[in-house]
Amino acid sequence: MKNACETPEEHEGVIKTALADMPSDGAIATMAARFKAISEPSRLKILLALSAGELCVEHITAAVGGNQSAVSHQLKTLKDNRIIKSRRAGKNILYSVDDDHIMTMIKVAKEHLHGDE
Amino acid sequence: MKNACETPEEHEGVIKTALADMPSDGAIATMAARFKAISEPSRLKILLALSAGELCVEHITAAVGGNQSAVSHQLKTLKDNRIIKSRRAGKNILYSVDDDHIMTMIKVAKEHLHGDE
DNA sequence: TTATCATATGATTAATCATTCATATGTAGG
DNA sequence: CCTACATATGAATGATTAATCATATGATAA
Repeated sequence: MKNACETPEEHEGVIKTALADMPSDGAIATMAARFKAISEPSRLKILLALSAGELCVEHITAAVGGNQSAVSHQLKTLKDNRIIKSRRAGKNILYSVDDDHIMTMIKVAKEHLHGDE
Repeated sequence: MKNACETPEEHEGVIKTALADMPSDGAIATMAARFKAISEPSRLKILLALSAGELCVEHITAAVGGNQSAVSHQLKTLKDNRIIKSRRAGKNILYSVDDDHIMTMIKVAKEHLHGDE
């Protein structure tokens, strides 16, 4: 441990713990990709809309604004990253939030917001 | 409500709820920016390291690899988005996770990972 | 007050990404 | 089958961003 600061021993302990708990590069990449998927305002808005319930593409488009192609691309990104899932119902594809972890993250992110203006 | 699919009445209810609960554009932008801040693997890795405890810049750099300048830029992005906070201790700046919401999000994201390979 | 150490910052460049337009796919009804 | 409808996809381009390099700041110690 390099003596870079005045408490290198403490930091040594922290680093040891951090490295022991550190996910693999692949796991980090997956986590990061998921955060990236929900880090564009238009995609986040879609996710917030879907947090109220299942919707077809046209109604998602109506709820968030924008055009069909853009929304479809955004849905693909969200789905590829397992943020949302889809099922077919006749001519329509219905989208919904993938699981409770996502709902929890959205909820926590909203809470963290309180404290900004 | 446009009759885009076979259950427009149900969707109407969902959209009504979604729009009622929808944060402002500004709030969405803030949330999105925070997700973006933790959506780059190198920054996420820094955050995962800091989740074990407070560290100075040089030790963060040692823990995650990379060079001092890059890490410093990444720390700035995380700090600007209130993901981490800092305090000075003599010659050093010590960084730590900003609050419990962030820790919760990281924990939830790790859980969501289980189910991938 | 000068030298050194720890960290931050500005500018540049290369890579990544979102949006758009045009078109394709798949489904249902006639 | 043929048409209309709902959604998806590919290519192109303009915008955003991360990494790097060089330099600046701010603190300590001699």
